[in-house]
Order: sequence, then structure tokens, then C-alpha cells
Amino acid sequence: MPAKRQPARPPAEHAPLELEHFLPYQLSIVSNTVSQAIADDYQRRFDLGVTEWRVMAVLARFDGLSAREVAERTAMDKVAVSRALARLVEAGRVDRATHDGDKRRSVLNLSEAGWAIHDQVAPMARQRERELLAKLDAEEQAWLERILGKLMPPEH
Amino acid sequence: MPAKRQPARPPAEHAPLELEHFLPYQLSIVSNTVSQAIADDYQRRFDLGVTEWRVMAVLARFDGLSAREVAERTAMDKVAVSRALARLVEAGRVDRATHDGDKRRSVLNLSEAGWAIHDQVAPMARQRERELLAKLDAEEQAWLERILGKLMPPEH
DNA sequence: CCGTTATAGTTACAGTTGAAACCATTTGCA
DNA sequence: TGCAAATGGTTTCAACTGTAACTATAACGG
Repeated sequence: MPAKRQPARPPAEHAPLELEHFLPYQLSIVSNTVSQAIADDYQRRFDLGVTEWRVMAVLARFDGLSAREVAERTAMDKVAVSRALARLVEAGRVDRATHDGDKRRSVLNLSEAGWAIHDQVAPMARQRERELLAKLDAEEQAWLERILGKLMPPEH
Repeated sequence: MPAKRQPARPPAEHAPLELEHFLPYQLSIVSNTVSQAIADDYQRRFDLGVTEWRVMAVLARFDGLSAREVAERTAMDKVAVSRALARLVEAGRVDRATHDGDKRRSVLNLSEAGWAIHDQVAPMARQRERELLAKLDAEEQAWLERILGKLMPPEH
């Protein structure tokens, strides 16, 4: 067995980054790990991508949004929303109509089938969130909520 | 101007997710925003992708790693590491040799050119981290560090 | 009105990504 | 030994992503 590898250079010379204590890196790892865990739950079972699920989640809360409004609320760009909607409409999970008085806009709603999926996926997502929070005590949970609120870019 | 849109269904009926207060979603937004900001700094200037930078960062700390060890330390999969290394070696930023006594393994090190890039990018990354932390007071910073430590998956 | 500019949404293209198959080498063990 | 399984690494293929170009409709300014 090879000996445990040691940092090979004096930090003063090059000041290498310690990735595992670097905040943006930690955020990326934690975020990807939990998102992937949630996605695994519904990806195969419902043939539903992350972007599609996010679109469904906002349509569950707000009726009749346009694609642009969905993009704002999901922090996705309009191309991603357009593609997610194409799949969702094709699969009969979202109903798309045209706005009265502005033929450019679509008017989007979950279909019955869409609601049926939503009502299965939403509890699974909440459960994963609980599992993540279970690693923290009550005080830490409160601080995390507060901190993320401050770190979120203002437009979201 | 259209009236502010209201939630259209009673929460009790379908319990839709409030994305903007959903922890995994917040993490994803914050993480992507900050990672993108950092990446923009060096992406164009050095023609260096995020995956390549991560590989360089671990090679700055540990000499002579194999590709597999790089993958472990960066939390990237081996395919991504293989491709990042191909570009880095091609660009003369990483030297790749073959391990004595195990011809499957490579032995990786930053080249002089690699170090030169590292020594420019690392301070930029640290600066971005400081800007992120500047949104928090000292107490929040301490809690965030503690919390992320607990949320990081054990293997990283 | 009519031409310019802006907006909603889609399409095309090129680059990126991940899963699985693949090759070469090494290890384990009968 | 020698052969099956494991390991390090690359390649392939299909899906996904972002940017820019495009179409259609609406808003604006003279």
C-alpha cells in the first residue's frame, strides 16, 4: 500500500486552493448531491427531467402563466423552458392555450395527468429535503434558512 | 398592467411546492450563480473550463496523483477527468507520465505553464469567495462553514 | 396609418455531459 | 503458472445545454 500522499509544495510558494474548504466548491457538491438524489426518485419512474419537474412545480402554484413567467420563476432560460414545455405538452402533462388578445403568449396549466404526477413527486421531494435537514440540529436549520435567504440573488 | 397573479388552488388540495423556499432549489441557485461568476473570470481569459480548473487545483496541492485520485478529490467522474486531462496535457499545462510498475496509471503534475495559470486563477477564486461571504456577517459566516461541513457527503 | 423596435416563443448548431462499452494491464486464486 | 475478475483510463453514442438566429405578433413614435 502506498504511503498517504502529502502536499508536495510549501503553501507559501504557490498558495494552492484547498478545494474541500472552498465555499463555492462545497456548495456545488452539496447541491449536486441532493439534487441528484431527488432527481433519481422521479427520473426513471416518470420519465421526467429536472427542468420539467421545476416547470410543473411552478404551474402547480400559479395557473395560466406564460412561458416567460415560468422562466422567471424557475430561474431557467427561455430555451430550456420551451423545450421542457414541448415535452410536457407532448406527454399530456401540461395544457397549452393561446392568450386572448396576445397571440404570442401561451397560457399554461397542469392537466389532470400533470396533477397526478405532481401529487406523487412533491411528497418525495419534501422527504428528501427532510433527510437533508435531519443532518442538522434545529439551530443550524434556522441559520441555514436565514443564510440562504441572504445569499440568493435578489431576482429569485 | 395585469393583476398580480395569485395561487389558484387551495394548498390543502395539492400541496404544491414553494420552489423559492425549497432548500435543494435554493442551494442550486446559489451554487450555480457563484460558480458561474468565478468561471466567467477565467473561462475566456485562459480558455479553461470549470472541470479543468478543478483538476489543476488538486494537482497544485498534490503531486503525482493518478487520474482516479484526481477524480476522487474533485468529486468528478472519471470520464470528465479523462477529458479535462486530455485538454490540459494538450495545452501543456499538465505533465503526464506513466507510473513505474503499473503501466495503467498515469502520474500527473502541473507544468511550469500550469503553475503560472494557477497562480493567477487561485487569487481570483478566493476574491469571489470573499465577495460571497461579504453578504454575511461574521456570525453567519461561522455558521455557514459549520453547516456545510455537516452537509458535505462523507467521502469528500 | 406605417415603419421601427420590442417581445414571446421556437429552431439550429455546436459544445458538453454521462452511461455504457471498450482496451490494456494487473491482481487474485485455483 | 494460467485464467477469471478487477482496475485505470479512453472512446462512443445519445441526451442535454447555451448562444445565436429566426418567426410571429404586438407596441411605439412620427
